[in-house]
Amino acid sequence: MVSRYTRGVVLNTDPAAPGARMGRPRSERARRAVLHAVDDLLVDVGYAAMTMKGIAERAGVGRQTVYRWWSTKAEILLEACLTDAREELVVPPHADPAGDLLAYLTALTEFLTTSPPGLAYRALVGEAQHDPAVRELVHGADLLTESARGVLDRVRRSAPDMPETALSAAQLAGPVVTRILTTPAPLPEPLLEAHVASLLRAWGR
Amino acid sequence: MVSRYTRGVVLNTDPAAPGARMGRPRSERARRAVLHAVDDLLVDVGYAAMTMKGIAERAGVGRQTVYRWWSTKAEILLEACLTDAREELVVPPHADPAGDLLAYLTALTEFLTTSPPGLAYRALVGEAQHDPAVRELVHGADLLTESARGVLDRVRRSAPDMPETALSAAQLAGPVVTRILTTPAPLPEPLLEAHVASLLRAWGR
DNA sequence: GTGTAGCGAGACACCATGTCTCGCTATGAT
DNA sequence: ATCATAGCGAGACATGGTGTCTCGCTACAC
Repeated sequence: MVSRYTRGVVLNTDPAAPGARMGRPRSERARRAVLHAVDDLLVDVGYAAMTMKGIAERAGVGRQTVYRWWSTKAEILLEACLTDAREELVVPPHADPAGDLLAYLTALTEFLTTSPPGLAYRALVGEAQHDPAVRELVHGADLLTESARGVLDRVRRSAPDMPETALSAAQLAGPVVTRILTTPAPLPEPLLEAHVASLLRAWGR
Repeated sequence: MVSRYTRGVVLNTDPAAPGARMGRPRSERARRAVLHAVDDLLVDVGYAAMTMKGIAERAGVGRQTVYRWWSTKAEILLEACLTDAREELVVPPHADPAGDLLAYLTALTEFLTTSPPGLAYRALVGEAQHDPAVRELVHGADLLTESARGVLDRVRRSAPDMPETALSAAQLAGPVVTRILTTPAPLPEPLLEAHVASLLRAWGR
């Protein structure tokens, strides 16, 4: 797939001004309008009812302009939400490892069940299961592992047997995520606490 | 939503012959044809390219006939795959708990990455994230917890601190599932073994 | 035998997609 | 200051899927 931001300037044959994507200064207004419209629509009508046509109209922008910079609803959504999503999953350090882990799991649950960027991420993960293009986008972000890494790096000091991050991040977040994706209710707080206790025991106190 | 198999017989006012869904003996041929067509299409073209129109044509059936018995692509797919899916996730008892758990996780990985019913289940879980009707179907099946329960009940005997099934099933399968849904590669066998070791340690040997 | 209900076929209106063609306008080069 | 250019808003267009509908047809129930 052609990378976003490069599609409208394919005809640029001028090798001068290296790195300065020429031909785009005027697009900035439209770009922001589109991203803002997606943010709004996500809250107003949800991902399912969000439409390329609807985005263009809400942004007061031509449909072609949308397609010029993004190929897919998913692509716009990811760009509109990823930064917010990452921020919501940063938890301040706690004194004890248990508190640290629990805070992360609570934030993760909140994120995936109520926050607009979190619901958007769920929708993207969903689409990724049957759309290869979206799958690449979602895999590229790897939101879960990256967000867990911060907490895990702190906890690792007091958990000598913690496995490599690839596994420990999955062990930490996987149960919570899977429950939210496949069952009616997320793991309730008491079970989150029990899960944290399990992990710390498995990881050597 | 109206339950499947009841839509065409709403006008049946005859209270006799209790439990004998009258008006449906002739549908059996069409029903089987549709389910078989979905099985085929799932392998041939995949879930994304599967279409109500295509299903009807492949089954040699009128489109109205499909809509009479199912409301949704997801509904047909679930009916066509759920039995097979459940069977694929049954693992024969092993001598040691570690072997039991590892066999389940291996079967689960295989199921979700290569088996047609497994890929169908992933697609359904995906749709469930932005379609409430599909969500209800997927939640109703609760394939993961149910399939894990069998193994967990065996392992529980030698794992005194194992939490209730709601949590332990999530702890067992969650990391594997989440990795498959959100990253390019599933957890490789060595990490599955490490995960099993973690679980047994957390659950009290 | 006669009525009825599911059946295959396909017409239909609706809607989203992605491409295209219009003028318009702001920009950067001259 | 002028002019070519390229992104722009608007919307027409073909395509394809959806879900409803209307046809006769056929097999079963009474």
